[in-house]
This record gives sequence, structure tokens and C-alpha cells, in this order.
Amino acid sequence: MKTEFIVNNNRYNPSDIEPKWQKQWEREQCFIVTHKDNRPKYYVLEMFPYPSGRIHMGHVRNYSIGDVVARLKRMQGFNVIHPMGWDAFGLPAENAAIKNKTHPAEWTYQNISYMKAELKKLGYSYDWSKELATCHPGYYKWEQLFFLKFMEKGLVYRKKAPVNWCPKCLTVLANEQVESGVCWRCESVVERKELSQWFLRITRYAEELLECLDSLSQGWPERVITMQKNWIGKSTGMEIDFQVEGLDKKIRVFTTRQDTLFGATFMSLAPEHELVQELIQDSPDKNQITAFINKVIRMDQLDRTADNMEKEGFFTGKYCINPVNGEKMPVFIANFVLVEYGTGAVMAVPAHDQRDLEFARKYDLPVRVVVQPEDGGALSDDMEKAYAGPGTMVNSGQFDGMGNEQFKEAIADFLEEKALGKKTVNYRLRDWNISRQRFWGAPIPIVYCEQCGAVPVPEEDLPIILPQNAIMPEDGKSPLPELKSFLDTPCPQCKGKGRRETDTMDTFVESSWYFARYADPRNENAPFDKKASKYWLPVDQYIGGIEHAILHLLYSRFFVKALRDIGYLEIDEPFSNLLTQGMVLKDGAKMSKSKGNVVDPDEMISKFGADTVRLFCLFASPPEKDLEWSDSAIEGASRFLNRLWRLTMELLPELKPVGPCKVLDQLSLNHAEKSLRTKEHETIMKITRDMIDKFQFNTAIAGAMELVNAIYHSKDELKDSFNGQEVLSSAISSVLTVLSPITPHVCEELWAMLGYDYPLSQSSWPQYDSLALQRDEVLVVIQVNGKLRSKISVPADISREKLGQSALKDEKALKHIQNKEIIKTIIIPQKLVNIVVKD
RNA sequence: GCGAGAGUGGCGGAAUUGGCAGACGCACUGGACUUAGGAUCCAGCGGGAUAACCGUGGGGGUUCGACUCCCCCCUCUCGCACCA
Repeated sequence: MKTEFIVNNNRYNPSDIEPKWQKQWEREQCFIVTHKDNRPKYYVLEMFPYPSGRIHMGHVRNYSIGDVVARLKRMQGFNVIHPMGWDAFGLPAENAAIKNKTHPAEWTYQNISYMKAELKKLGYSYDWSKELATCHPGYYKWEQLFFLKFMEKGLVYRKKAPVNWCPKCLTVLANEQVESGVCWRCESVVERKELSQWFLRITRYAEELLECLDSLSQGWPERVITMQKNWIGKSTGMEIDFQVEGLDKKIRVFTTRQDTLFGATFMSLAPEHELVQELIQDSPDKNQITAFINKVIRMDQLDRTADNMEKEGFFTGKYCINPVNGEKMPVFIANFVLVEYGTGAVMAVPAHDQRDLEFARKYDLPVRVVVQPEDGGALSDDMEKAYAGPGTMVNSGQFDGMGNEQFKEAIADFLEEKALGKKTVNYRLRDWNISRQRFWGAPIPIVYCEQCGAVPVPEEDLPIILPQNAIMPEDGKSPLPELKSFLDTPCPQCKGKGRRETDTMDTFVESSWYFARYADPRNENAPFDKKASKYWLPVDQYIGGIEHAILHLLYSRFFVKALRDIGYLEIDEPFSNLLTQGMVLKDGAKMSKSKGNVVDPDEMISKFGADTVRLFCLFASPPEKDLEWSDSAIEGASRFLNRLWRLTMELLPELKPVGPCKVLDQLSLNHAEKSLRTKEHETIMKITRDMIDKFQFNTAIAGAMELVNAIYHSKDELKDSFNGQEVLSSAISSVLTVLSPITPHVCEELWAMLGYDYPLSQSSWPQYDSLALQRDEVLVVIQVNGKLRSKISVPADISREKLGQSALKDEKALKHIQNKEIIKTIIIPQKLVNIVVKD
């Protein structure tokens, strides 16, 4: 057995050993798991890829990190589920289908099979028996069921609303998918359209989504939590009604500053506000105002919210009445008021709001200070900057003199008592528009009937399958609205003529629950078996890019809560711990075809082997930070594995498989033996801390390299010493064991060559011996006035006094002490002596 | 503008959380082995006249001692951005 290896392989040849171990792991089903197991479970998951055609370096980095975690946790004794699948619906498949005159499914499944082979070449320890593709009816059937269940619970509704339209993708987008006015996918400027769409009522969970973020603060990066908090955008305040003069109408505003109500001098409405038409009805400037409104409404999101957008407005000709002081306030239409936030109407308090002040100055409207700061000069109405801070109430009738914070409460109670207003909580979060005018997505299980309206498809008729015979039209539109075989169907209720919904679901719906399906992906009777999902969920460690900080991560959190409330899940949150890995850069920029700075993983694997690629990805940078690709640095990684290979080869004839961290009697070891053994155990301690506690694989690898260097430097001496062979064998075994999650193939190979009859993939994480950490002598630093002057080696157990005395005897230190008065001496045992002197 | 994070050799990055700044690697320099070296091994590698000394974006402070803690400032990255 042993000789066979040596004869065939005295050179490190990854292209031989990697496929060999991959086949063996597969043959022995090493990574296939079930929930029927007594070990504690651990669920590690990486964000599944869109099958775009090829794996890119970003994937390699993401999945390499995940694989290290999976292999590590297995070695720690967990029953690890580590699944992989495909986020398989999406627009690129449609475009490719048009180009190649095929069906999107064909392109998608081809890509899946190619990319799966690529992933296998990287040696990832996935349980492939749990693989899923979201475009498979066996998957989206359950999503359609969830849609129906959500509908029963009022979590789904259809509404005609202004929506975000991407003119290039020819579909609507959810608010989360519009990033500063442009489409998240193609960066086209988003347009406004009025359409009837299906919405998921994520806002019902706004408060819980916000609150639970606190429970995630241990396991999630703070910035993701902050981003989600901002997105949910909770603010507490009041809704207050203002009577319109001469009309039987009220304008309701939302404000967080009800304490400034006495300072409200005019009213601003969004151009889309429902009362606008009625208010301008009799205005002599009606035509001008209408033109203004149309201009603003027609502007795209990007321009309308641009920095340099000047505040503009028009007086409607109407007044409303300030409910607390009965004053007349002119009602304006203003371009900066957003219809989608609050009530689309703002009480303007120019003295205490910068926007209102600018507007007031422009249109010469009155400014009235109602909050005077306690310190600093008193504010007057000709102020140049609005004051938003705390202070004392003035110009506020009987409330003058009160602190504004206190008044905020008081006026709230007062207004509620008089039925003029209501305390409310407002969120920026909007309901999730999931209708997409695309073909390659999960059909929404609804039939429209002239008699019965929008009728849900009965459960037993699911799945509604995407037609296999659809031909993608050249114009890029969905073929579904024209496809009679799909469209025509009897109404489930009255059996009359019905027409299927042709919109499909946002692809973010699929990714909102795939992690739960992995628990039981082949179940044909339910989305997942209760026992299986209860055992595996939640995901213990989730790993992916920061770009999903809001999108996917917020939707998934919502889905889990909704599925919990309809009885499918028992968890509150999907992902206990989240690691957001940095991007892979080349020449300082994200890799992209257009920049021509793409590094192809396949090419790297065939050149250096998967282990080297994995090692480089983990060594070059800590996981959260961006990683700069370097052709010469990957050669360094390759060089290290070669060095490890040669070292083991050289020592092979001398070594027996004694196991990592072999128990040895410290007293029987000579100096060199003890020294390497100490280094071995120190390294295990360091790597355990770095890898298991901190996921800092870069420093863990550095530690392993140090140990390899130490073995190199002592091997010639130890080869012939009494205990040397055992010390060397233990040290090498330790290196192979701790590196095995990172570079599994080469470690397995060398491990087997050392003569072990069980694989590393079934080994345990090594335990260091704290006795081995103890050194007889330690190096102590001597400082004079805080400056390093010397280093001395002293017995580890030396007393403080003796240590101080030794320091004062040190020649190099003496040079800096001579003729000076010693004021004091700081002694830190085993570390340092600082002698403080006076000139 | 608001919020978060970062700034350390030629480069990627370390530093047990207040105790040797620059681990580990890349690049580079010298040497060895060699028909050859882009393989390997050995040595060096912050600056500086290799002496003092100066060095973790800049300036102050606390401390025996500061990359680390406090205050002010500069720069960069990311997120949000008229949210009432």
C-alpha cells in the first residue's frame, strides 16, 4: 500500500490525487447526512448560485469558506448538513433562450450540469443528495402552495399601484430592487407605472423584523443590521388632521414633531396626493399647476430624488386650519413631498425643518420659532438655518415654557383627547411587490374569471407548470399572455371561462425559503417534513455577499416568520450567524468581462489544483475583507503545498502513524524534541482559536506555515534522536489535520501515505496538551524608559525579584542606566521589565 | 448631509486586546546547488551615515509603556439620502 504511493507519486501532482479523493468521498457517501442522528446538528450554508454558465472566483471564495466551516464542524463532532442547489429562475435564461432559439429550461439545466462539475472539481463536501433547483416544479409547487396559504391569511393581496418599471428587463421591481433610482440588475433608470400587482404583506411583520434584529446582533455583522433597521425605517409620531377651509375635507399629515405644531405655517402635499385635483379645481392657475404636477410625476425616480433637485411648489389657492391655534395655513403642492411615505402630506414648520425653511424663503411664507434652544442665542424668525434640536416651547399658547420633549407627550395626549390626532408608528418598509411580467419564474396560482374575479387555484391542482413548449418572442416579452394552452382554463369556482394569471413570482421568492427545503428536498407530500426541518433549522452559519444585506436577507426573514405563523416552521429567524465575505478583486476592481480582468477558476484548478486555489482564497485576506487576486501570490500558495509534500515525502520512511498531538512524556525529551513539540501544541492552540472561534483562516494558515518551517529546521536533528521520529510524526500529522478543512485532497493523500488506515475526513480536531505548552525558558524584553534595549532568556518560573535583578545586570540595559537614578521598575513576569530612570 | 467601517513596509496582511510593530506570504537582494533555473536550499529585507534616532494618516492627551484608550483634524470605502 505504502510503496505503491511512493513509486507512483514522489511529486506533488494535484491532477492525480484530487479526482481520486473526490471519487472516494462520493463512493463512501462521506457527506450525506440525515436528521435521524444523535449528534448535535450544524447547518452551514452558502448563498446558492444563479446558474449563469460558469463558476466565478467570487463563488470559489464563498464556497471555500463554507467548506472549511463544514469540514471543521464535522471534525468537532457535529452532524453537519452542507447542501448546494440552484437559484434557477431568472431573466438571463430568457435572453439566452431567445439568442439560441431554445427553452430557458434547456440553457438552465445545461449550466447547472456544467457548474456542478466545476464545484465537484473543487472538492467541496456537499451533500449532493439534497441538491435542488428552484425552476423544478417539485420545488415551486410548494411556493405556489405558500402563496395560497398566505392568501388565506391575508398576507397576499392584489392592488393597483404605482410601481417601479425597468424598461430593459420589461418587468416591475420591488422597492428593495431599486437602488438609488436604478434597476439592481441592469442599472437602467426605473420608470413609474400604474399596474395591478400582487403584493406580499411584509409590512405586517415590520415591527417583528425590526425587533428580532437585536437577537441577531451576536451573529450578524453590525452593518447589515443597521442597513435593515434603516430600511424598515420605524418612526414614532402622530397623524394630525387639518380641516380644509371651504371644503368638507381634511388633510391628514404624519409628523414626528407634533411639538412644533404651533409653528406650522403652511401645508405641503405630494403632487400625487388624492386631494390635489379637488383643491386646485377653482384655482385660476389650474393649468399651470397641472403642468407642474405632470412634470414632477413624469420624472423618473433618479432625477426626482437627485441632490441638486431644487425645491419647487405651487399654491393650490386653498387654506387649511391649524387645529391648535385656528390659523389659516396655505396649502401647497411641493415636489419634495413623497406620496409613498406617511400620508403624502406634510405640515410645514420652517423654523424647525430645513426643507420647510428653504421652501418658505423661496415663496415668502411666514417662519415662526416655537422651540427656543436652552443655551446659545435666542432664535428669531429671520434665521438662516432651521433648528431641529431640543428647547423650550414659545409661541405655543398655554404650553409656553414647557420643555419640547415633555410637550411632545403632552400635545399628543391633548390632540388624542380632542380627537384631532392619533399617535402612530410609521415605517418606510413597503409591501413586497412580487408580480413579474416574465416567463422564467414560478407561475402565480390564480385564475381570473369574469364572474368570480381573481380566484386561487385549488391546492390539488398544483403545481401550475410553466409550459415546456413556450417559444420566447424576439421582443423579450413573456410568451405567457399569448399562449392559449396556458391561458385558457376553467374558473375553479364557477367552472366558467377563466384565464390564468400570466405574471410569475419575483425570483427572490424562491430564495426566501430554499434553506428550509434542503431539510427534506425530495418530499412530494409537503414542502418539508416537520421533524427534518425542526432538526436542521435554523441555519447555524450562513455565508454570502454583502449585496444581499437588504434584499434576500430581509425577504427570507419575513418568509420564515410568515411560514411560522401558518404552521410550517417553528423558528423565528432563518440564519443564526451570518458571514458576509468580501469581493474578489483584480487590479483593484471587481472582476468583470467588460474590464477584462476575469480570472477563470477552471484555468487555475488545472494549473495549480483545487487545493492551491482554495488555500489562496483563504490565505490572502480575512473572509470579510475584499481579496485582491494576485498571480504571484497563488504561486506562493502552490509552493507551500509542494513544500509540505516534499517534507512529508522525505520523512516518510522514518515515520509511523502516531497521530496528531501524540501523548509523550515531556521529561524524556531532549531540547530540540521538546521545542518542536511545544511549537506543535502552540500552533494547534492558535489555529483552533483562529479557525473555530474567529473564522480567521488567513492567520490559521500562517500558523500552519510556521509549524512547517519549524519542522524543516529541526528535522535533520530529530530524525536520529531518541524520540525525534515520534515528535516529527506527531507534528506532521497535526499540520495535515488542521489544514485538511482547507486543502483536503493533499492532506488526505499525505495522511494515507503516512500509513493511517482511516481518512482525515473522519478524524477529529486535535486537542493540544497544555503541559506541552510550558516552556522551561522564556524570552523577556528589557526596556529602559519604555524603549527596547535588550532581551534575556530566563527560567519560566523565575521570581519577580530575580527577574528584576537579572534585568539590572544586563549589559546592554546597563549602558542606558549608568549614572542615572532609577525611579521604578515595572515587572511583567514572562514578558517584560521596564526600568524607569531619570537623567 | 446622516450612519457604519477603514487608514500599518514596495504589496497582501499580522500583533494573545495596553507590553518585542511588521508574524505568514508575495516581490526584491545576495549566496549555494546546477548544463540551465522561472525548481530547491541558506541568508537578508520599514527608514536612516546600520550610530543616535525616527517610524502604524496628521496633531494633542492619558500611561512606566499606545497600532491599541481619550480629544481634535485629514483621507478613503461602503450604505442611506428631501422619510416630514
